[in-house]
Amino acid sequence: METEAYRGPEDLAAHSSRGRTARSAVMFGPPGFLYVYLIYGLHHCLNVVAGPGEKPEAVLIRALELDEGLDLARARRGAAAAAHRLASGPGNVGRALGVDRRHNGLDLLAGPVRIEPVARWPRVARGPRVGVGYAGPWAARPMRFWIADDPHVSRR
DNA sequence: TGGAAGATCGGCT
DNA sequence: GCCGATCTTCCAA
Repeated sequence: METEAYRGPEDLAAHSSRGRTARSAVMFGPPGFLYVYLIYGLHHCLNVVAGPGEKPEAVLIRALELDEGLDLARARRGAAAAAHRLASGPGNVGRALGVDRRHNGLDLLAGPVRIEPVARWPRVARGPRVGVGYAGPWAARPMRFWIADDPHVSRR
């Protein structure tokens, strides 16, 4: 429901902009793999490695609509979350899916996670990414995408 | 080897 | 709106 694009290595907001490190190594590989990192010592953020060939690009998943069997409501103890079955914010996405750094480098073509094209695209809105004020000219670029008119994306 | 900052979240004022 | 939690990562020295 909400994503952000990170277009390394030139994108100063991307972890891959400082070259290949132990953390960002998976982004320098082929697309279709998970890139998971720990932020603020607390939250696991989930990315899909994208980009052609060696280009270290990734898509951060910032919000999900949850399917049956994922009880985010219990985790958050919030009535709103229960009603919408929503994981809003990258940290909550990681928590809702039970993803942590052990899943870094997971092959999305091998399962159990699968990404499929949608039958019909909803209207998509775009704007600046969240929390990347340090990235100079890249901070203002409209590289955050969310389903338009849906009130459940992470705001700010 | 040390230290500062971080692609955040939720609770409290 | 502000603040604390919590610890990895990366760069400088």
